Amino acid sequence: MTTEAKQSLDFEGDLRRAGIRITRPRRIILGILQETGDHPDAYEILRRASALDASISLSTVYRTMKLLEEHGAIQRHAFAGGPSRFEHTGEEHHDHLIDVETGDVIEFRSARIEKLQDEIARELGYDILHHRLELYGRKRRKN
Amino acid sequence: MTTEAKQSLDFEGDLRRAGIRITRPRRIILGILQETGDHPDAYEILRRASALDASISLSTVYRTMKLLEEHGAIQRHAFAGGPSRFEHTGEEHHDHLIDVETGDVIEFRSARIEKLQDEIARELGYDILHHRLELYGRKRRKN
DNA sequence: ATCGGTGCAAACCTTTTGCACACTG
DNA sequence: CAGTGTGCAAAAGGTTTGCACCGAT
Repeated sequence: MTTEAKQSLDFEGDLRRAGIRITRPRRIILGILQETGDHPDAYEILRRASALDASISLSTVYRTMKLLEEHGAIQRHAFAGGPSRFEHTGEEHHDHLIDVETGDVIEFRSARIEKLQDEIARELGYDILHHRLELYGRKRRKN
Repeated sequence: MTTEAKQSLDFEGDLRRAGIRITRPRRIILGILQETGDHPDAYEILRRASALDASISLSTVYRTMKLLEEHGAIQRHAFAGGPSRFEHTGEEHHDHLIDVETGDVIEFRSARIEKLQDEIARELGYDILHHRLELYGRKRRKN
């Protein structure tokens, strides 16, 4: 635990330092990703961005997603079936539990699972670059 | 544990019992899935099926995949990026480690991870229907 | 003979790309 | 001002579907 709270809010500065131009669309899209607590897909991001600047296009959303992904500012998820959904990279790594009835996404983390994954990969002779753990479940009704 | 070894080889019978007609394309596709050890995508399945019956179409492959998936005979994987890849449901559940450099898929299983997943879901108030665990890694070079 | 299954082509959905213009640094 | 970024429209995957014919039961 004890991961010190990263002041991860300065993506703009990070990008600028990397030689990336901060344009109006990028600022808007980045702002949306940073503020939201959910996992919107490209169309949803476009919808929200359009409210702030009607001229933003879907291509720009996708291009910005790719850019931000490459710079580690966001992560791309491909939950079963649908389109990619994006999430801004926060302080701490987590995995997802998807409610198959509502589509809700619940975040959780387990240091023990992470550790087990590392052990397994090591036994197989690999170094893990990243992983994906998704639980698909249904809300338990108390009985 | 002690799941008794299912003689899971009689998918045809299972399907027939479920009122599904066993046609030539279905038998061929099912055969391919049962024999292969890898995780082919729809085009690859079509390619192999075509060798046995040149008239089989991609639509039939997809339709059969959906059918088999619904009957639990196969699983559909959506590894990062590419198209869906299919795998015939074998005796024992397993997860995947994807070699990011070669695309190779290595299967592994860990009862401890499965157990942890159940615990986590229970704590969150959910019952797990299924899950997806993929490790993306690079072969470790001895140094 | 019936009704489900198939091939074909067209449609769909998500994502990428070519091009000419616009804007950031 | 140079060169990157953008919008638009078209293209590129991957997957699904409407339709008329075909074949399993």
